[in-house]
Amino acid sequence: MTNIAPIIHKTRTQLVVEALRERILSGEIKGGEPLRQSAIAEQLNVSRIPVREALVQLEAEGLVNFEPHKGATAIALSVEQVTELFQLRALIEADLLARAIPNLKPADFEEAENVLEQLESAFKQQHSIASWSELNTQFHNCLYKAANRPHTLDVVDGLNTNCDRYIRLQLLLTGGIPIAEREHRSLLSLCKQGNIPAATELLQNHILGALTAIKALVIQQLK
Amino acid sequence: MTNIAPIIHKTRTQLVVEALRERILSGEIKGGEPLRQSAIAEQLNVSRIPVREALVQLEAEGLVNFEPHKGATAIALSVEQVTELFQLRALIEADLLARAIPNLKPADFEEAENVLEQLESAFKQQHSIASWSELNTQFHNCLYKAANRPHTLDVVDGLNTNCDRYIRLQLLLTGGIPIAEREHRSLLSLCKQGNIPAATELLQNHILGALTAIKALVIQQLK
DNA sequence: ATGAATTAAAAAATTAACAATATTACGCTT
DNA sequence: AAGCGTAATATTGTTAATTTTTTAATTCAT
Repeated sequence: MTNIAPIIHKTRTQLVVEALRERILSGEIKGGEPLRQSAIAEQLNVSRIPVREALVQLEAEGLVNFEPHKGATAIALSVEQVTELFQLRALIEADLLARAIPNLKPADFEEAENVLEQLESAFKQQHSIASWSELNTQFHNCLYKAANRPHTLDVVDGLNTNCDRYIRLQLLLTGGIPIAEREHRSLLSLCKQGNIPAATELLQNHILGALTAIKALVIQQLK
Repeated sequence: MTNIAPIIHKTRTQLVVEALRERILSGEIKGGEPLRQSAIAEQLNVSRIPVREALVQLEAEGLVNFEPHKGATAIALSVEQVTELFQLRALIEADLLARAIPNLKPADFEEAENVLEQLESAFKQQHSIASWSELNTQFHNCLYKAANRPHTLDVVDGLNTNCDRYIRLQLLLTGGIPIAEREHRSLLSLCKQGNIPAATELLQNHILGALTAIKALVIQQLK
């Protein structure tokens, strides 16, 4: 079952979306920073229409604020807002996992292991944080997808892109990755055992633990 | 504190969004129906650019599917998908309500009562289903907002617009409104009592009961 | 006939020019 | 000098025309 990579013809809008999203998530564009349509259009060698469409799309993702006639700014998240996002993730993801566990098949475990190995090698090889982050959500989604809840998964993915800036920050500045990897392993083994209460509790601690680390980081930076 | 209505300068894009959203939610545009950019542009007397921007916005709302180079279609929801949406609502809204109840102030109860009265008169005066639906979410949000979870509330609102087509269907074709109103009254009084477990349980039954009614309706229509 | 290749038509994506709106800077009045 | 109004500028919103892509219809070979 070799997945042939489809020839993807990306539209300009999609290219702009990806470029801007990455810049916002990486911190290159800071919260509150205005996003001038013409400047972006010039930088990326496109006209302003695809830029505008990209901006409304990013607004929907919660990464950008787009006010009529005033223009777009990158969204700045307060500690309270980040807290809210993580707690909502904990609620929904625990529910997803509980629904998924009874349906998990050996193939799913294999896939999860596979992603975990990629994650570990990505870390060792000093890969970019961006790809670590992507693999991380891939691991989680791979467990959740057995829940057969496509829309819920979409919501979770949306929350994740919003959290991503802070997750990256934490991974970069603290020793977050080894902890996460240990927890991933335990989570996977609890899933294999079909131990729903233990698995969901670990997952919640996994998510809320990251939140605590991020909070500590932010408070420290403010000093 | 007379709220002066702000002079709103609606952009064409916003007008198109509202027009299309209403047509989809009312059922005038059916699921799966293609949305031709030029046709819409002509009908609404705008150029195609605002139409395109409206379509990407509606895609983000989950009302429209927008495939590159192929165009947009209204989203068709299966029974399974509607079930998922309602169950996710039940999960999140119960959490919101539980967090809100300890913070509810007399002013909130007053506002809620107010909305309830409007709801009842809207029903008696045979107002449009659209306005009933809007007041309905207003009532719920008025209880939830004390939870201080703006982003979560956004997610819930998003889920609600997706459910709206089916809620309207149910209200139109069954005697759903009196039941909903009775449940609203009980819910409000449980909130006043500060009885969190009873309130959240009632809320979940309120939401999942509507789901059951809708399912019955859909199955009946298929016969 | 069946199926691949080519062409014609339709629709979407993009651009560049134009109109409307908001922000800023400046001068005026008090 | 502070506050208000007006003009200049920058930025956004919109349109109409152009380019690109997809879909279908047609042709040609097997």
